Amino acid sequence: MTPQTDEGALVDDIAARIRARIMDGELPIGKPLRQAALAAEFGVSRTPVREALRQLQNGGLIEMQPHRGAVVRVPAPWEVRQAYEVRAELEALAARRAAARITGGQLAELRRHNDVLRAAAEGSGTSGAGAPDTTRANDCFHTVVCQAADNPWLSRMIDRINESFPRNVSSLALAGDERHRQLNVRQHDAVVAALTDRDEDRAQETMREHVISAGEHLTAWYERRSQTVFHG
Amino acid sequence: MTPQTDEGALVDDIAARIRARIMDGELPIGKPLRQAALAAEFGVSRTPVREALRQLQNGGLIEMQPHRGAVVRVPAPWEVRQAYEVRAELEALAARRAAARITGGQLAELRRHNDVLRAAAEGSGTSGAGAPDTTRANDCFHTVVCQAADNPWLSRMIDRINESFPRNVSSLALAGDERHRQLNVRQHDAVVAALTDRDEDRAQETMREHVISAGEHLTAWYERRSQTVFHG
DNA sequence: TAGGCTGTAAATGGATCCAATGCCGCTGAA
DNA sequence: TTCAGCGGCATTGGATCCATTTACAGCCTA
Repeated sequence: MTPQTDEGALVDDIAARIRARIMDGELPIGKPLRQAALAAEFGVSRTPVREALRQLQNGGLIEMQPHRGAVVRVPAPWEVRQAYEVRAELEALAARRAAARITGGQLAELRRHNDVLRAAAEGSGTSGAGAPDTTRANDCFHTVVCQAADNPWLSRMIDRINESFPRNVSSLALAGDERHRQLNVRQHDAVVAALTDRDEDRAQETMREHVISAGEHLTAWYERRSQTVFHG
Repeated sequence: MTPQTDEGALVDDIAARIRARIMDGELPIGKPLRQAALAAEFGVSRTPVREALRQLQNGGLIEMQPHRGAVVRVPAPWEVRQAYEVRAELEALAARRAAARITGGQLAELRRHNDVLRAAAEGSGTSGAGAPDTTRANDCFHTVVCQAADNPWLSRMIDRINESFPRNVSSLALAGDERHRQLNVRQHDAVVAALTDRDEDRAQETMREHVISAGEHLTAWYERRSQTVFHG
């Protein structure tokens, strides 16, 4: 049906689409996922849907209980903290490696992405919905650092962590907190400065602090709100 | 059929069994995996086998090409280095956390495991096959450190890396090199000493060096030998 | 009226069936 | 003799089918 560029992997496509639904918040955390419904929605049979769900389970994004179906996983607050501690270490490593490898073009890219965030942080306090391009700019910032680190395994591990938590939740946590958005931007600035100076230690340390700080913020948010959780 | 302790997850069981086959080297890297053969071997239909294979693919242990089957993945040498750089960072973090949390019992356990390795390193130069209990002791050593770190996410990430490379290969790389086995033991000693002193920085650093060193060794081995690769 | 029981409906998990794709060997012609 | 074309075979991927299990609603009884 879909043109299917070249991939013979229909199941991966399905998995990606379901993941996107969850990431966007279209499927809120805690919501049960019906195989039949998803199959109908995507115009395929239940078989590939099942395999896709199992992939997502493996990635930790959903939970499957035998004969009881799959639900979008609700991470416990302490899990968020733990995961972010790991992520901090990995991103810090990425920043360290990037310090020695990053190109001028990539540095410019980082500044551009951070400028988007800066504008959003200072400008509109509450820009309606979770500000999709803000989220995007944030993602891009970290992605560029990972690319500059030039270690696919590292990137992959970081991706795995990110894919384990619905993105919209992270955005929501930031959406209401102008203070923290500005802190974010300043921390990004510090990272960029360290990278510009090719200072490996500082790059590593600033990035670690940044991610830890984001993790604490997100954890606190989780502890407060159980909103965006499906109640049915 | 199988007693199936409590898990309603037959597919996970299948995946674990296939993974074990690969880890033990019973299925050498590069070998094609036939769904029908595996299904017959385990006495189930192809459906759960397929899902299990996809899980393994997701974990990076095997490669699947559309309509062309699955093969046990042959990691490129540089991949090993990259992965071990990540693993080093994570295990180092685990050691740092462990330094502040490890119990006396766990320290004793570490010494016990390392004593097994010490005996193997000094005693029989080439103890026939890959010395399964040596491998086991090594695994246990790192597992205990992870447990002491008390961060399930961290443990999980480290496991994921380990599960991406057939274990027997790592053992084989060590089997022939008495020099390196002794180095291993000394490095473990250093880690234990740092943990005993509750010295976070030293624990982190010694562990990082240890894993990096193991990674370099394994990478070099990979570059030399393409043995244990399936030729068919 | 509350609580427990049962029967029915729905959803999952595994097995089987069918179509699609790739591989390999055979045949025939240059 | 060699290479292109062709057809059968093996294998995978997706759809469908059936058994098993769980959830829920209604009913009966204390």
